[in-house]
Amino acid sequence: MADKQRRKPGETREKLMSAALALVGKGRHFASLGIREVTRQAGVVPTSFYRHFRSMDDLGLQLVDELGLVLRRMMREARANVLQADKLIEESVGIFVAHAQANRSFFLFMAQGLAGESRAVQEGIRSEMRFFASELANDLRRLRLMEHLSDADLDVTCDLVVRTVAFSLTDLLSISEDDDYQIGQVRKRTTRFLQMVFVGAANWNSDSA
Amino acid sequence: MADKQRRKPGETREKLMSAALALVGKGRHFASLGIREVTRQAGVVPTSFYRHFRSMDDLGLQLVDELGLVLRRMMREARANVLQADKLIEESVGIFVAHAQANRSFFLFMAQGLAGESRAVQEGIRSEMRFFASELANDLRRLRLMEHLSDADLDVTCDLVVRTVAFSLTDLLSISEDDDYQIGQVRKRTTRFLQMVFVGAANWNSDSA
DNA sequence: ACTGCATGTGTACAAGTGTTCACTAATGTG
DNA sequence: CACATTAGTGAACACTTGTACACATGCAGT
Repeated sequence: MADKQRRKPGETREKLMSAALALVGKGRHFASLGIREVTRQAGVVPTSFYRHFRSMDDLGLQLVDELGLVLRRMMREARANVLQADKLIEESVGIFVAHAQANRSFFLFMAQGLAGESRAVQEGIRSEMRFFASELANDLRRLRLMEHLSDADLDVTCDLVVRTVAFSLTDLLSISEDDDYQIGQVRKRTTRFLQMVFVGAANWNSDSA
Repeated sequence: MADKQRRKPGETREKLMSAALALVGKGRHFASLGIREVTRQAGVVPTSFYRHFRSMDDLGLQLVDELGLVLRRMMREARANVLQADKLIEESVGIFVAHAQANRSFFLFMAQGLAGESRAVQEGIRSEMRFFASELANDLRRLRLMEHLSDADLDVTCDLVVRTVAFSLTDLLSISEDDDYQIGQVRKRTTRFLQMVFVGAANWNSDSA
């Protein structure tokens, strides 16, 4: 034989995950993907699937883990580039939009998974969002922002921010990848949402709750 | 034969739509449903499907229309019961939660459709949400609330409110139908989200935008 | 009363599905 | 080097799937 099976271990595994993502990127819903379909897209024989995943749900779970990495990269970049609190919101939204465009399929998968059919995937994505929110809370504390808020209220605020951004994700993903005008609109609107939330947080009275 | 085909016209159609909803309610994702599966659940022969729908996407679209009716009912009830602006948010959230519980499958379908694979269904749901937001804006104007906001800013506010509520929907649907404690938690948290948004709107300066 | 038309049924078929099994090449550890 | 393990292959299975066709029935309008 030529060179079909001279591959590093784990390569097929990645090919399968990428294949699933690619199909999602092409507009398919993850829940409707089949094992054969994914292996076909990956250029691999159906049986190979079972060497790496127990089922489609299993593959989904492992995708969630990788999604976590993507999110962490995004956070790191945001922390590095947003130095002064001045244009904090605008810049963060910009970074978010850029990452969403660069990893379209990943975020598509995330948006689908939130209401998907695997409870485990759902919970995984939710958990990533919680982590994201708690990191955001840390950052705000570190930047000495919103110091008048109780921990609980800061938590609510960050949760609301993350949800708002996540929802904007679905806006972003439902428009064409290179419709710059519409992308700009989403960015602008999301920024306004967040500004309004932060005005709310700034004028919030944690004591009188 | 006995009485199998002595049905009023359109009855099978409804049976098929209910069947699809029922499957969604059982945890399945709409995108993964097949024609045969739905007809089986409806107790109808597969070929009957084509008498009423061209495809699954078509059925989805018609479900979106019905979803619109459900939302309108909910709005009507909210308008009837929320008389004074005092407990406005709390009561509205309560009504929303009650409706979401009463029409679980419908709202499940809505949550799924937002990131679903049919572009048409997606757009339909989005359009329902826009309508809902614009009605909310009307109501706020009528109640002489948020009068300092420009039309554009009021629009942003209402959009944000609707998104927040819609996201809470996914929280609500991911917990058990009769876990009253958790349902209460979601209700409380959603109320806080909305309060924070409204504090933001109240302190928003439309001129300095 | 006759005739279309909408609605429903049963059969049929080719294609696609998940999964099992037995087999082979490559890899890393003693 | 020998050998167990891992990652890959292809053929086969029992089903399920979407869709087409021909046929039966009830109802509406003439």
